[in-house]
Amino acid sequence: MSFTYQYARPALTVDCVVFGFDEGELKVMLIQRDLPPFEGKWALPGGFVRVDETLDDAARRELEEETGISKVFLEQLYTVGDLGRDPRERVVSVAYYALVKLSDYRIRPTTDARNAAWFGVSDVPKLAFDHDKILALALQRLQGKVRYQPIGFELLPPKFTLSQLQHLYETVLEQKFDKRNFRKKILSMGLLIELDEIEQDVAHRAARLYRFDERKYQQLKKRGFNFEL
Amino acid sequence: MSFTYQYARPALTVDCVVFGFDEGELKVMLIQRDLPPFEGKWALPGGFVRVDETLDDAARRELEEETGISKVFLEQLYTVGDLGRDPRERVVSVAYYALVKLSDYRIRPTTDARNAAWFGVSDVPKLAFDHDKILALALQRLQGKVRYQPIGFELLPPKFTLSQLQHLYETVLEQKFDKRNFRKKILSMGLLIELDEIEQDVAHRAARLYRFDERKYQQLKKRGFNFEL
DNA sequence: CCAAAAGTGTTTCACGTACACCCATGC
DNA sequence: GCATGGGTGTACGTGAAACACTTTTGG
Repeated sequence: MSFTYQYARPALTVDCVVFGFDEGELKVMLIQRDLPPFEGKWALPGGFVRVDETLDDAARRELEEETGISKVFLEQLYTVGDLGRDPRERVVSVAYYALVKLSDYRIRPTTDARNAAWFGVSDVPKLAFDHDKILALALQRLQGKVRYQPIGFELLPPKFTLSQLQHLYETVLEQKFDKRNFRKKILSMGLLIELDEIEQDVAHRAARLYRFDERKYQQLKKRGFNFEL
Repeated sequence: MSFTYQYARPALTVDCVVFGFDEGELKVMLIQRDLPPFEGKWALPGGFVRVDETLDDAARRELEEETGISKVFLEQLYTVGDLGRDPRERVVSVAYYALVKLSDYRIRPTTDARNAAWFGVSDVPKLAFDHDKILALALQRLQGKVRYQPIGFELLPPKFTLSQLQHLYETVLEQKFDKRNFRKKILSMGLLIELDEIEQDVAHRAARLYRFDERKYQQLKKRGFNFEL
C-alpha cells in the first residue's frame, strides 16, 4: 500500500524531551538508536505522526512505546523544520517536553529492544539529528516556565519536603535560595497542604511532608492569582 | 508529476497572525478566502510549506505573497494538528505571529486577487478552520511576551512618543498605567534614546520623540538584564 | 555526643504605587 | 483664551533580601 500526492510532503515526526529530577540532579531520558542514520548515537525518543492521530497523541504514544512512560505532564515546545536536519529526507518535527515524577513512578530505563537511559543534563553526549538544539530549547523553556507556573511539582513525588522543593528550584534555575525566604514565599501562596506525615529513613531530623493543592491553584488562578517564585 | 510514500502523510501548512497597532487599537490582518472550503470566510494568511524551504521561510513567503508584508518581527507560535481541522484532509499547521509597524510601512491592505483587511482584534468575525483558536493563542502569547521582552517597539514606528508607547501597552494588556510611573520605569531602563525631534502636526503641545536602543538592549541582555514592564 | 538537616523572625532597603498641577501649542 | 495632551516629584507602604541560632534524629 502506498500514498500519492501532487506535491512533495515533508515527513512529520514528534520528539520528546523527558525531564526527571533525582539525587539533586535534573535528568533527561535518551534512547540509543539501533538503526541508521546516527546508529548507536543517543537521541530523544520520538517517531512518525500517524495520519489519524493528533500531535499530542503521537507524542504520548511514542513516549509510551519507547520508554514506558505514560500519564505525565506533556507540553508542546517548538516545531523544527530546517532543511537537512535528517540526512535521508525532509523531516519536520514537533518537539514536546515532558516532566515525570522519577522518584515516584520508578520508570524502567530500558524497555523495548532499545537502550534507554537517564542522563544528567550536564552529561549529555552529542545527540543525533538536531536534538541538542531541541534539548537546549526545552531547558530554556523549563527554566522560564518553572518561575511563573507551578510545574515544578510535576518533577517531585506527590508528597515532598520543602527542602526537596527548594533543591529542585535551585537545580533547575541554577541559583541558590535563602531557606527562610524560600519557605516564607512558597507557604504564603497557600498552595501547599501540610500533611501529618514526615520523612522516613533519614539519618537526621525528619522533615514534614507537603502536597501541592492543585484544586486551590485552579481556583486562585481564575481569580487572577499568578504563581511566581 | 506526483510523489508517493509508503505511509499517509499529513499536509503541512503555515498560518500567520499579523498584528498591527493603529489609532489606539490592536489590529489583525485577515484574508477573505476565494476558494472552498470556507469560501468567503475570513482567515489567517498562510499556505503550504514547500519541501525545500524552512518553516520560517514558508511563513515569510506566504506573508509576502498574500499581504505584501515583509521584513517584520516573526516568531513561531504553536503547531496545531487536530483531526478534522480541515474538512478536506489531515492538515498540520505551524502557526506564527508577526508584529508590523503599521503606522510606518503603510501596508497595502489589498494585494493579489485576494481581499485582505485589518480588523480590530475585538471585531474579528468567525474565522475559517480553527483560526479563532490560533488567534486567541497569539493574543495570549503577545500579552505574555510584551511584558518581559521589548517586542512592543515592533508595533510602533521607529520614532515614537512615550504616550504612544504607553497607549500601546495599555491596549495590548488591557490595563491602564499611571503616566508618571510608566515614564519613570521605562526611562530608568536606559533603553530609549531621546531624540532632538518632536511630533509634528498635532493640535496640542508636541511630544518628544524617542527611539528604542536595540544595541544597548543586546548588551544589557548579555549581562543578565531582564526587560520587564 | 556528633553530624546532618529541619525549622524559625526580624531588620533593612528598594521599588511599586498613588497622587495633582503647570506647560506648550494650535485653533 | 481655551482645549488638548505633555511633562514633572514626592510620600507611603509592601515585599524582597540579608542574616544565625536552636531543634531533632540517627548513628
